[in-house]
Amino acid sequence: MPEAEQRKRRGRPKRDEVVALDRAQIVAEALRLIDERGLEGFSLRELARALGVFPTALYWHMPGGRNAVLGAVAATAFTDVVPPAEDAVDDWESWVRALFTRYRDSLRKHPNIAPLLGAQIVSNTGVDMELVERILAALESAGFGGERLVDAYNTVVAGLLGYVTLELAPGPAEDASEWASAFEAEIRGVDASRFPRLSRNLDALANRAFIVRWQGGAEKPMTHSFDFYVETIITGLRALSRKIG
Amino acid sequence: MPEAEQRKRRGRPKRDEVVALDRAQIVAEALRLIDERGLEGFSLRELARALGVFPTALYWHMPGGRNAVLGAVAATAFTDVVPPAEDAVDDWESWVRALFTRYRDSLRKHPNIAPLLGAQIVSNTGVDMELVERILAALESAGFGGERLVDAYNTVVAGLLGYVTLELAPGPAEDASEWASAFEAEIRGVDASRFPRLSRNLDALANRAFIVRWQGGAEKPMTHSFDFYVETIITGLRALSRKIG
DNA sequence: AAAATAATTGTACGATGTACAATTTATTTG
DNA sequence: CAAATAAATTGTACATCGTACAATTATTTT
Repeated sequence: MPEAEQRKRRGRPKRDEVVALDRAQIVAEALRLIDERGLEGFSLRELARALGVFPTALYWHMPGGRNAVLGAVAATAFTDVVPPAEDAVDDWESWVRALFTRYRDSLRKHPNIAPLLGAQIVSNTGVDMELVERILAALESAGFGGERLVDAYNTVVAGLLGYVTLELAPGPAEDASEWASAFEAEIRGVDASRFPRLSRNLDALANRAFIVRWQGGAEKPMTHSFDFYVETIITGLRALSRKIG
Repeated sequence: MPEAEQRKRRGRPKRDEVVALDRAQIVAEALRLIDERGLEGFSLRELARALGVFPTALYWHMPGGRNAVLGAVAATAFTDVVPPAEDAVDDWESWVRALFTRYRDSLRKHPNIAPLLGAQIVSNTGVDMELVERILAALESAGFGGERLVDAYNTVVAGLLGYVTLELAPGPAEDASEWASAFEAEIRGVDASRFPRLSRNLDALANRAFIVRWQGGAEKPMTHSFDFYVETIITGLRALSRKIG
C-alpha cells in the first residue's frame, strides 16, 4: 500500500510537500482501489486514507464528491477504445468489429467498473464526442442516413455496452464460493421434464451462458459467444442498411 | 404512506396481530419505495420504517440483508415477460420480438431498478429457468444447435437486457435539471469542424441518442430505435442461422 | 503590504448495514 | 399436557460512510 507519510501541519501545503493531491491522481488511485476491492467495497474515506489525506480534501478537487469520482473513473474505460482511422475508410464492418473488441478488452482490465458504464449516463464530452463522431462515420459509410442513422447509432452503442456489462457483472458479494456451488448443484439437477432443452444442452450451457452460470466474466470469459454476438449485430445492420438505406 | 400502527410488545407477535411481515410484502414495499425515491435513496431502515418494523426484523425473512432484498426486487422484473406459448410454435422471430418488447414494457413500469438487472448475476431459478427453456426452444426452431445454440442464446439474453438497461439508466443524482441544461448547451455548441457528422445530424441526435442525451429513458423513451435494434438482432440471427446451422 | 484565492486539516452530524442479545408467542415433542 | 424447541419480533450497539462547514496555512494577485 502506497501510504503517504504523515503531515501534521494544517492549511495549504508548501510547494514541494508530498501531498501531491491532484484530480488525475485521485481518479487513478480510485481505479486501483476498485480493481483491488471491488465497487461495493469502495469508499471515499478509504480513498483518502490510501492517498494519505483527509476525506474532505477530496472535495476540493472533485466537487461532486463520491459520484464525481465514480463518474471520472468510469470515463477512463473509454480512453483508447476508438480504433484508429486507417482501419475504417471503406470498411465500416471491420471498424465496428474493432470497436467492440477494443471496448471489451479495455473493460476486461478493470472488470469491477463494468456496472458503472452500463447503468449510468456518464459522459465526458471530448473522448465521448470523438466516439460518437466515428460511429456516425462508420454508419454513414454503411449507407445509413437521417432517421435510420439515429436508430443504427443507438443500436451500436447499446450493443457495445450491453454484452460486456452483463458478462462482467458481479455475482453475490461475499459468500461467493458457497453460493456458486449451491447454484451449480441447482443447475445440474434441473428437472428434465419441465426443461427438456435446457437439460439436453446442459453441458454446453452450464457456467458458459447467461443466467445459468455461477462465475462472472472476469473469471470465466465468454469470448466465443461475444464474437458471435458482434457478428449478429453487424450482419443485421448490413442487411437493414440495404433494405431502405 | 402506509404506516403500520405502533406495537410496543417485544417478541413474536400474536397470530392475528398487524405486523404482517412476510417475504413477499417486504419485496413489494421495497419495490414501491424504489419506484418512488430511486435506487440511490433506498435503505433498509426506510423500508423497515415504511413497514412499521425494526430494521433488524427484516433479516429474519431475508437472511441476505440489503443485497437479498435488491436481488428479490430485481427478480420481479422477469415475472410475466415470457410470452405465452401459442405465439411461438413455428414463428420464432415474432416470439423473440414479443419477448423483447414485453421485457421492456415490464421494466418501464419500474425504471429505477434497471441498474440492478444489467449489472448483477441475479437468478431465481424457476421463473428464470422457464425463460431459458423458452429462448432455447425459439432458437432451436430457428435452426440453431450445439455450440451455435449457446452463442445465439447468449446473444439473445445480452440483447434483451442491454438496450433497456442503458435506455433507463439514471443520470446524475440530484442536480438533475442544472446538469441537463449545462450538458445540452455543450452538445448544442459542439465544434462543427472537429465533429462534422455529429454537428450535421445534431437535431436528429440531440436528446434522442445515447451519450448525447440529457434525459433518461424513463422521461424520454427511445422506442423507435429500440424497434430497430430488435430487428437488427433478429435479422442477424436469421442470417447466421442459415450460414452453417 | 494587503487582499484574495488555493489547498489542506479538523470537527461534527445524521444515516446506514448489520451483528447480537433479549423477549415473546407458536409449534412440536415426549 | 408439560417441556422443549422453533419462529418472529423488539431493542441495543457499533463501525463506517458521505459530506457540510469552519479553521488554518501557503501562494498568487492586486
